[in-house]
Amino acid sequence: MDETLSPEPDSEVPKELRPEGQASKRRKVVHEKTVVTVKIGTNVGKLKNEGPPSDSWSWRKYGQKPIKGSPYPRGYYRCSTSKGCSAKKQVERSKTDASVLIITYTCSHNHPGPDVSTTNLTQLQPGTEDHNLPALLPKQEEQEKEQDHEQEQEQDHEQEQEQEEKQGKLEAHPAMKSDHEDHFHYIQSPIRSSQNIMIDQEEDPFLEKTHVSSTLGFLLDEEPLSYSQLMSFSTPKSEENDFFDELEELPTFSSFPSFMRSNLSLERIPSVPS
DNA sequence: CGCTTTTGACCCGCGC
DNA sequence: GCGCGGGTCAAAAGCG
Repeated sequence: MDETLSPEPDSEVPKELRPEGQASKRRKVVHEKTVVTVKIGTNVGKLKNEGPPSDSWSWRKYGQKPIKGSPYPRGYYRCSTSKGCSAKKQVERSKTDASVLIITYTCSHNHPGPDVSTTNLTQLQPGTEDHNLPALLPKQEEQEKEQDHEQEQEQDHEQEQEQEEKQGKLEAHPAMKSDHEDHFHYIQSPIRSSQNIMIDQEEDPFLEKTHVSSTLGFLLDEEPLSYSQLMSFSTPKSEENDFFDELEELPTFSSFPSFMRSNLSLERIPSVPS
């Protein structure tokens, strides 16, 4: 990061010189958060512990921490495409489903994307919901593959399957499994529609789970709700391009053009602190 | 050689 | 007031 563009006074200030601590600000000022849940093939998980779902941006990992209640660590990434970019993202696996990747985006990119455009994506209306990639194409092949992976994973993470049934008909558990996994307030969309993608909502006092239905709505190509205001940054182009970068490793996927991967992009649901 | 990743330590907010 | 958990920094190592 660079203080030149980023209003982060504490960026490179030694801790000793940060009496207030950077955390205080960052914790308080919760920028817009976009939580994305990605359903991935378990193979990926096997190949790479939790492969950083790289989009078109360059992300630099700056930390990793084990999360309580989750067997998987959470990775902290920062946008390295531009030094002044304060965009960050956290990548973690769902404790209940190793094949589900939970990506939390914090802050938006304050610079144009790398390329992305090379394919389509350009039809996105700038200024509106550039975050929402209507890239919903019936990629049955991938579904099949993923499902296939799921099969494998179930054998590896069998115990989690108890609630994995939601895969087929899922439904948001009102109180989840209780216990201690309260960390994950996200809701899983009851449909797998085009892709095995699940949209999650950050815990929001106003957005009840019922909201999910709407989520599903734009998942199906409907107009987003009203997040535009939330994302005042309105990045120039779609950010999610190839979450499944890792999938490239798969022989089958490797043959897919880049835009194919973009189709796997997910919806991002920014949620702002009230 | 430069950039990214890894890993431990530090700091802060929150709950008890 | 203390402890826990989460988030970030920074130094070192690894890789292209």
